[in-house]
Amino acid sequence: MTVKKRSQRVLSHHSPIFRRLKDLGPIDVDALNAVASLSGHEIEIPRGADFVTRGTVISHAFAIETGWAMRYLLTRDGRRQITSLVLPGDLVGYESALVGRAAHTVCALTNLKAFAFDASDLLDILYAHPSLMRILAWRQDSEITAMDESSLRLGRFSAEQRLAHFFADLWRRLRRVGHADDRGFDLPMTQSEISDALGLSLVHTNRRLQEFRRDGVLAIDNGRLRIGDAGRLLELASGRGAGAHALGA
Amino acid sequence: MTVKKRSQRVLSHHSPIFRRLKDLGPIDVDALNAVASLSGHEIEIPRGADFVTRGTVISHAFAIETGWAMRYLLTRDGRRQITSLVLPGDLVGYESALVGRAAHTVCALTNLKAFAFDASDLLDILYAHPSLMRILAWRQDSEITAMDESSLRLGRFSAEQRLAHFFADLWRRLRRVGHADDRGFDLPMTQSEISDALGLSLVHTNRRLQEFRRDGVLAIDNGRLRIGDAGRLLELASGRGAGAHALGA
DNA sequence: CGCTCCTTTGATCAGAATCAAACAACGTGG
DNA sequence: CCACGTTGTTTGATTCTGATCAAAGGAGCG
Repeated sequence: MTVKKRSQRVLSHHSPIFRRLKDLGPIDVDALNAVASLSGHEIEIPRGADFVTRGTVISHAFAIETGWAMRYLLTRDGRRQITSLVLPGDLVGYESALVGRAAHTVCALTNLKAFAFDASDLLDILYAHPSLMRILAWRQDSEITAMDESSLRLGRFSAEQRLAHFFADLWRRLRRVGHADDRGFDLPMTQSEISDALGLSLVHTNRRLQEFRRDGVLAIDNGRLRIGDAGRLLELASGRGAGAHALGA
Repeated sequence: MTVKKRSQRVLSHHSPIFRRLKDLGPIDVDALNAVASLSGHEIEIPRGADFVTRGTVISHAFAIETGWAMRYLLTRDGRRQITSLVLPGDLVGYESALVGRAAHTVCALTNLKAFAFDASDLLDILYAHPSLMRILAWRQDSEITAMDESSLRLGRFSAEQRLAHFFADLWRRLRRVGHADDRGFDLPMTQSEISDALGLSLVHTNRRLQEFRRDGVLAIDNGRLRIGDAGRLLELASGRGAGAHALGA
């Protein structure tokens, strides 16, 4: 892995990780200070690098500061499924602190800046501050909830719906952290990557995207997604029902 | 919801939850005792009942003792995606202890016996015993890992592979807890439910299952899945690759 | 006996994959 | 500065997996 290590230091107070922590409700100051005192180093990870690999013993975890990454799996014949996007403020590889090795493979979608810190330090802090452990559990559960949604998308939505749902979801996520406005957001993904997130073929993805463009729903150009018709987009994306009657439905 | 409450008591030492806890590595006796002293009541939940509903405020969580359940979502037009199976030894609704409300909807696939306990008691215990919180986080991460696998299945596997992978995975899970042997296991799911777990239509699922039967791979009769050719099954199921080169693959 | 739930069958249709190739943008080294 | 390789997007033609529609058997049950 080609990473550039930089200054040894502590987590910046401006790191998106703090914004995220505060989003999750009140934390006691002690816990926050403990996180702030985590020592580690800023690293840069080049696009395309697998910086965490499933099954390997890794000694540190990463807090993503800028850039996007993806969790993914490969089929035996080399096709890919992107299972989750990792955005600024997300933690990667922390599970190594719990289990000793990485449970996922994560690859940089863009050049990344991340804060790398010792996984065992993290474990210590989590033990010392149950409220942080609780927040970790909370976030993991959010991830599970998000993956439920993603399963519905993969299992039951048409290509058009999958795309709409995917972009709508990203839009929401990015607005929450100030990386998107009403008109759109920067989307550093190729159509091939989008396909691999949605379980579609590249060609089909391309055609549906062109349709969106023609219909004025949205258009991607130059790494930026522009929302043309938010109403229509959300309409297409909202394939999910309320959730009542289950068996036999 | 039609549930039958029974004796108010503490968690049985024979509950699958303990077996599961011990699987996850050494726990200090204190923590184990704390879990054992959780007070609650045994309940019976009838097949088809949604016993946890997303978004609702619930005061208790459930440890499944016997029977199967499912986490699921519905599309707006009433189709269903089963996102995860809940087996004996699994915890359901614990997230309400972290966040205050249920994050998932869970429905009984069979009649269930479960131990219902106060979510806030659980939270207390988790705070008092960080090692338990760690185990919770560990299990959540396992769930995420399992869902990654499920995304690959939904996004990139053929119907035949999905079925094989699904059954192989279930077989493994059930053997680990002594609910399956070399020849097969009890499968309390209708073909409709299997379809909804795999993102397939009922008709198509039925046809692929018949093919499996004809080819002697496996056969389902009377709620029991019999493995005919384990080698072939695992071969079909093993669509996943090692996981190296990511971008552009 | 008549439901209801589940499985099976047949026929048709369509969404999306696949194959093949051109085109466009970009960075690099000669 | 341009030829060239690489990466990403677009187009066209064709095939096929799996969805949908419709309905008939089976099995269990009150």
